[in-house]
Amino acid sequence: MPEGHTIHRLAKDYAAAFATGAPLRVTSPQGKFSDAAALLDHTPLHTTDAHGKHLFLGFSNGFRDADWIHIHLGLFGKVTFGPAPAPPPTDTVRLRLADGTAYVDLRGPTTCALITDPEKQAIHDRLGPDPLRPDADPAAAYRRISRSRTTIAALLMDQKVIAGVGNVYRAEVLFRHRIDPYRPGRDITPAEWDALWTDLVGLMHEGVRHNRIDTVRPEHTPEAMGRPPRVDDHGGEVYVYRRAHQPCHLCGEQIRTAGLAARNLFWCPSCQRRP
DNA sequence: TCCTTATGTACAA
DNA sequence: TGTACCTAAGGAC
Repeated sequence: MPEGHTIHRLAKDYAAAFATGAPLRVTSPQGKFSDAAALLDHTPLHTTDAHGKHLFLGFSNGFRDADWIHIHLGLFGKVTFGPAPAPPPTDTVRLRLADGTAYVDLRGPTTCALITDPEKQAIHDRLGPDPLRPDADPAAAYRRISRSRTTIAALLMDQKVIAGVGNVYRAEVLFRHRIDPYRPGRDITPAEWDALWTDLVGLMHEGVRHNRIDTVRPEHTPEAMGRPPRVDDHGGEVYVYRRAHQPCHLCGEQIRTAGLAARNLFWCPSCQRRP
């Protein structure tokens, strides 16, 4: 379930799980991270950080060069938390952190690597502003968007432009603002971008809080509209994501889907028209 | 048991 | 644009 809200939630949860500062057992039962795990074994987790879909676990070993575990979940990565004692790990656990009270397992990440502070900085430098970071500058994203002939749907998924938005937030935020996903970035007005950004900040903070993506406004919930309750496949309540060929909740038109940059795009052709 | 799919990205051509 | 990579769940048989 990895969009930016998941990663920021994990940063908080990793920190909370190991807040005592006790030395951790760091292991890689699957084997691909064994050498780095051995270097960090018996050191405490010092801090955590998140930027877009990138997670950083900081270890207090200042005398060594490599201080951060850089994690990217990709499409399949998952993290599970549990109380001590940790059960025997399955052979897909890339990274296990454990102390006397808790354990955390990481499976299937695209990236799990030991990196230095300058290497971490280089990752921040190539990412766009993250709606979940207080230092984010939405104007930097708009400078790229307003100069681009690329569709707004593709730009929202480009982590160099804006960090943390994935396929669900992209589809949903464009629906909420009635923006045709195929509009070129340069046709997005400053007012539209301001509204999109502000909405993403709110939606994604809610996502961190509830650990799922909900985008349906209170006045459009099934209860408010006098319809039977529904559950969307991915756990949250949404307007268009993965609702291809079903009726739009607002106008009844069939939700459409199409491939765009190797991902599935979803939108309502009636609610989201070009101006 | 096999096949498809998934909230992602990097790299080759 | 296509392909490779990593895992697990759900549905078709």
